[in-house]
Parts: sequence; C-alpha cells; structure tokens
Amino acid sequence: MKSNPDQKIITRIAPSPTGLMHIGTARTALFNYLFTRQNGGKIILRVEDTDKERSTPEYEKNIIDGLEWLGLDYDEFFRQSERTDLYKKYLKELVAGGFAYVSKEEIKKEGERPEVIRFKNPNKKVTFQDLIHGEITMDTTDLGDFVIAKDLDTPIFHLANVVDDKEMGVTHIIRGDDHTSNTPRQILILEAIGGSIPVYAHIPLILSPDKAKLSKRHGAWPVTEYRDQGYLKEATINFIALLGWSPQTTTTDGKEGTNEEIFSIEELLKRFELTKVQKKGAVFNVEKLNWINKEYIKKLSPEILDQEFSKHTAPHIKSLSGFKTEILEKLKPILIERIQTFGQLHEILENGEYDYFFQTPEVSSELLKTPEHLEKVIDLLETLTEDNFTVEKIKETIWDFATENGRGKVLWPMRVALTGQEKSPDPFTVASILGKQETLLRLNNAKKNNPS
RNA sequence: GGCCUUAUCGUCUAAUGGUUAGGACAUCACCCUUUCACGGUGGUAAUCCGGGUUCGACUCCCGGUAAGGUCACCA
Repeated sequence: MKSNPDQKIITRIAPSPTGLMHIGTARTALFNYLFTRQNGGKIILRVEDTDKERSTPEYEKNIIDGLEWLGLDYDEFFRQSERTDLYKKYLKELVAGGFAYVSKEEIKKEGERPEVIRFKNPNKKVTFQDLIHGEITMDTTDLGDFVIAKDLDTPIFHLANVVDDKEMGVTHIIRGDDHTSNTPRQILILEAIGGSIPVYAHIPLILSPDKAKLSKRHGAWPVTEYRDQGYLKEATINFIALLGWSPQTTTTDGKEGTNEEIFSIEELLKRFELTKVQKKGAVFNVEKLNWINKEYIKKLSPEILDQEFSKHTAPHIKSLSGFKTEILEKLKPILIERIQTFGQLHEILENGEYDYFFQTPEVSSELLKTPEHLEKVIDLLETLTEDNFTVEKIKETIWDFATENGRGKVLWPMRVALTGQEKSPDPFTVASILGKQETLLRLNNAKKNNPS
C-alpha cells in the first residue's frame, strides 16, 4: 500500500479527446489530484489521442478548460500523437524480441488493414494489487493474441498507454473501473518491455438514476456545462468528491456517524483517503449537487455574488420591457434566496415570474377578493415619505390596521394589487422595491377598478 | 454467454463480530408566515436471498440472485 519512501509518486490523468469532458473524467482527475498532492508527487496530463479519426483539438481544449475551471493543476503535459517515434521504437523491439508479430488479417470492416501487429500472449494468470478492490486475478488466455498496433507507426491504446506509463515512471494508476479488465493485458505488455508494475486504483463508475452508465440523456453534462449553468467550482468539486468517498468518522463512539458534507479543496487535501473510496458505482444525484451549490452560494463573498448575479442576469436585461437597474438591484437578495444555481436566474427571468416588478400587472377583480381595505392602506402609505418607504416602515405603518381587520383581508388584496399574482414575496417588500409612487399608483388603480 | 467487480433507507453514505443500524439529500408533517420562498422542529424509510462459522453477524465463509464493467484494427 505505502509506496517506497525514496520513490516519488507519479500519477497521470489520461483522457482521450474524443468527446467533451464528462463528470466521471473530472472525478478521476480529482482523485488523482488529491492523492498525488497529498503525497507531494507529480501529476502528468497525458492526452491520449492515438485514435486520429475521433480525436479533435476542440475536445482537447474542452478537457483542459474543464480541469482549469476546477482548479486541478498538473505538472507536465504530453500528447501521444507527438510521441510516435517512441512507440515505434518499442514496437520494433517487441517484434524483434518475439513478443509481438505482424499478423495477416481477414478484413471484416471497412478501414481495416490486411496486416496488424499482435502481441504474443503467453497465456497465463495475472494478479495485480488494486488499492480499492484488493487483489485481482485474471486469466489472460481468452484474450488471445491481441492487437497492439495497426502498423509500426500507429500504435493503439494498450501499447501507447503502457509505454508512456513506463517512460514517465508512473507509480500509481488511478482510473475508472472500466479499465479493470484491460489491466492484465497491459501488465503483459509492461512485462515484455521491462517496466515495473505500478499500483492500481480502479475507481467505480458514476451511474445514472436508472443505474446504467451515466450518459447525456440523464442530465450528465460535460464539465464545462456545469460551469456555464452557474454551478460553483467549489460545489462541483465537493459533490464529486462525495460520490464514492466520505470522511473518516470523527466521533469516537461511532454513534453520531459523520454529518460533514461541505469540504473545501483544502479540507479534501487533508482528509481524503484513496483507499476509503467506495467499491460500488455511485448514482449521480443532481438534487444533492444543487443543495451543495446552494450552501456555497450562501457563503459567497458579496463581490463574487454580485459578479455571478450580473453575469447571469445581463443577457435578459434588454429583452425585459420596463427594465430598471435599480429595481433589479433591489430584487437581487430575493432572487438569490430563491436559486440553487445561478442558471436558475435565467429560468426565472425568462418565464416572466417577476415581470410585475418592471411592468404594471393586470389585476383580476376576482383575485383581489377583499378590495374594501385598499383605501385605508393607501391613506396609511401616503403618510410615508419617499425616503421612508422601506420594508420596516411600511410594515410598521400597516401592521396594526392589518391585525385589527384580519391580516389576510388587508394584506392579500394589497399584494394582488401590486403584483397581479397569487404568489409573490411579501407585500411590504414588493412595495418597497416598487417605490412609493408606483405602489400608490397600483393600489389606486386596483381600488378604482374594483369599487367596494 | 465467458471473465472481472459489486450489493445498508428512493439517492450518497457511517457502523471493519455486540449500536434502539447513525448522518446527509430527497420526501412527509408541524411551526414561522396573508401567499411563495427562506428558516426551524419532528417523522417515514435500509442491511438482496439461502445456508454455514460464532454465545452473538450489516460485518467472516460458501451458494444463489441481481446490477455494473469488459470481451474492437476505440480509449
């Protein structure tokens, strides 16, 4: 388990740029990051782009952007497509040494070649240590002589991956569980090229609510999409860390269990234990992510909060008729209280839920129910100056009257007159945001149209 | 189907032979409140099944079952 003290830990994140970076890749990267930084090791980002047909620079950029957003830095960067000479050298040696051979093939699919390079399988049982699962043994016999390169210049995954792990001195391979069954054949290659066997840690996959492998259909967005949807990076990190890992119980009696849920990256660095990662796949639960994100929103500094708020409201300003900056500014705390992600700001602004703050609403007589108290409310509010038109003052002015005559009977028509809605923030708040002039205008309108 | 892996509330998990099986999200109820949201309090809810081992199994062993991964000239 513990590695050689004199041997520096070297890990790698090895994504292939054949699609947008998904949340599973992010979690694998996080676990690599946490484990390596805890041990003062070195992290390598290695772009595995040996599949020329499917790899693109755009996907590579997306992965790099995602890592950068999350703050998962690395020490070295490599691109496999730039290392073909190295793979070629190993391939030649393998063939020369009798570990691999050029094989004549029957072409079954379009694009297949008449000759490929296959690894000569010694057909034996391979056992390796896995930090999460323990010892795993597999018989490689049924693998046959598997393909390791299309030709001398075009290695495929297994070869390039293993050669690089050896060349880069990777000591710990932390990767997704989907690679578990690849491990024996990679060990076979590693033995053939004379590399030492690293320590493995296969972390379980992230599942969708129906327990299948997580896919886009289930709301599994690319990592950059979480960023764009207004999730905070701290919340995202926190959430994916908890997917499969939980902190060591701190209580001594074990009765309390652990009730800690919120972890900064610094705390994670202190507490994370790779060997405590769960063995089974974890279902991705957006609701919990949202809850965590909300917890982080609550803790946000006013500066960042303003920044995020502006960023996500700005696109709607021009399309909102009657828009006033002062009103949006006053609305801010109410909006913030309501959202779990900043992306929800877009929904609220788009569905017109709060349009009445900017435009005079239609008020239905029926909804007003008890308009007879409107007149007194107007009289009371008239006594307040424009400067005194605050939530506290308004409430103070109306409260006694409302209590005497039934709060519902007084406050309900007041809110409806101001908003035209059944649901809204409390009428004192609405009135203060609207200002004295607009409030009285709306109240008078409602009274005029609904004489009691 | 072969091989590998896994199995505690709906979900994420704690408890590594002795607990009334704990916490969190979600959910429900109540409180706060004119409504919504926020907040507060409380509740419902789990050890896959069958055999062992043991004074005693969530925990150890065996067998089922179920789920996931993998079996490419993808990674």
